[in-house]
Order: sequence, then C-alpha cells, then structure tokens
Amino acid sequence: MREEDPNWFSRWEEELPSPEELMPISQTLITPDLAMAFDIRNPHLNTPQQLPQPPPPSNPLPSPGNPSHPNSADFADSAELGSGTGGDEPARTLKRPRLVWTPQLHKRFVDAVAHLGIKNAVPKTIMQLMSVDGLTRENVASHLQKYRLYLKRMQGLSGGGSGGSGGGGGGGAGLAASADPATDHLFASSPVPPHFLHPARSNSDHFLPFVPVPALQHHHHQQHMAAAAAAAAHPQLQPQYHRQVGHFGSPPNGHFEHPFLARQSQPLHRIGAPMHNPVTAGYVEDMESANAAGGRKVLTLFPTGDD
DNA sequence: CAAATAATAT
DNA sequence: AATATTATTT
Repeated sequence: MREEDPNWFSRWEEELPSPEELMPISQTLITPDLAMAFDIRNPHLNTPQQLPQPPPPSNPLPSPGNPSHPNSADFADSAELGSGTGGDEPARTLKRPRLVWTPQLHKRFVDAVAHLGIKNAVPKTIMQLMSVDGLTRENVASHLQKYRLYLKRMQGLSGGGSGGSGGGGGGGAGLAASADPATDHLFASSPVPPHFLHPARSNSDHFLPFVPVPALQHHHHQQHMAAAAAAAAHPQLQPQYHRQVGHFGSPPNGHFEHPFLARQSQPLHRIGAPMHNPVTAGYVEDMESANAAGGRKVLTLFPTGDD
C-alpha cells in the first residue's frame, strides 16, 4: 500500500507551498529583516513527509543544498540589520527552537548513557559523547532529568506485574515492560540497558571515557537541518557530514553567545567505554531498535520506506 | 565558578 | 506532556 517513490526526495520541495504563500504573515508581524534573521517560515509545512527535527537551530537555510532553486536567495540579499534598536553584535537574544527528541536522538542518548555508566552520565559528558549538532548541555540535562524519572518509575513497579498492561502492547521486547502507553512514549521506544534499573554493582567503573571532542573551529558553513536531522536520526546511514562550528565558550561576562553551536562526527562506537557486561550487550547499538524492538512503529521521520 | 540536580515555568 | 528555564546544591 505504500507507493514506493524513492524519488520523492528529489521533489519534496515541489510539494511545498511557494515562499510567498507562507511568507507574508511573518513579515507583516515583524520586520522582514527580523523574519529572515529568525528564519521564520511556514510553521506548518507538515505534509506527511517533513522533517520534525529542529535540533540545529542555528541558521537553517531557506533552501537546501539544491542549487536548482534560483529563488533560494529571494529576500536573502541581506545588507545588515539596522533594526532600530541599534542592532550590532550578534549577541542578540536569540531563541533556538525547542529540541524534539526523536526516537533516534533518544537512542543516541541512551547509548551514550549506557556507555558512560550511570555514574559518569552527566549532561556535559553525555552531550559530548552524543556528538549531535546543536545539542546543548541544557537539552541533555532536561532530558536526563526526565529519563531518570522514567527509570525510577519502572523500578517502582518492578515485579509486581499485577495484571494490567504488563507487556505493554505485546511488545515482548524482553526488556523493561512499560507501565502503560500513557506513561512511556519515547522512552519505551529505546531499549533500556538492564543495568540501568539496578545499581549495577560488579562494575569496575572505568576511568574517564575519553571524550574525543575535536577542537572548535571557526567555520560558518551552512548546513540545513535536514542534514543534521537525518544524520542524527539515521545513525545507520550516517555519512560523515561536515562539522560546522560556531563559537562556543565562556565569555568573561558569563553570557552565552548566539546559539550557533555545532559539533559532529565521531560515531558512537565502543570507545573507551565500560561495555563489558555480557548482559549489558543485550541491547543493540546502531539499528532501528525503535521499530524493530517490539513492532513499535515509531519513527517520526519521513517515510523512508514504510510505516 | 562551572556543572549537576531539583524545582518550576511555558 | 514535553522542554525550557530558573534555583539550589555540589
């Protein structure tokens, strides 16, 4: 029932409404310059095939790496924003879009945590190991907080079973049984390493996990979200995308620079990670566990084949 | 002081 | 409910 159209990719933009269709409102409300600066475009261009992955909030290009579209420049002539308020430094109060934790992203998250061990699994380290462009420490921290609650919740109802859902949707994944559909969601989609649930005792914690974070470089290559999104979402098809880097650091002011963060490359494999427990290896590393793990049809990504 | 965690806000 | 943001602790 799925019309296989491997070419949809080459014409995905054809289905999109014309720029003029979705542009007017934004510029009516705010100045065009500002609109452009924020890259305000259609908030709901969400056909059955869109990229729900806004992790790279940097400067999403209005047009993908498809030079076949002459109108990509459009209003992008951009001179400089003399936006009344004496705009100058890029240190504007920019707000990056909410990060959406897709199953794939979460998978990477869990992988990182698993490899680090509960003890070393702190936001900063996790973030570094994930090596996902645009991911901030706060993003991870927030997610981690919720993830911990999730783990706790499960510990609470371990064993009890007591009728009810039990195996959830008949998943049979063999791993953590979900309490109920309303309680898990994302978390249920990724296999939770067993040792997460119990105080992994016999575990000679290792030394530093060695975080090979390449030095920050000052490049401002434009890479649209699709790349990063697809990359983060498709660890399997992970091509070595470029690593665009903004500047990140700690200004003497204690203020953050603009949110143009970037870090990438470095496929999370077995680095100097504490992965030795036979039982631990029960979970998969890089595959569509989200889908395979129990017939759960997650994947918020585009219809890359089936659903 | 930076980072982590807890608490709270959107 | 899912993330962000702030407050408090380490």
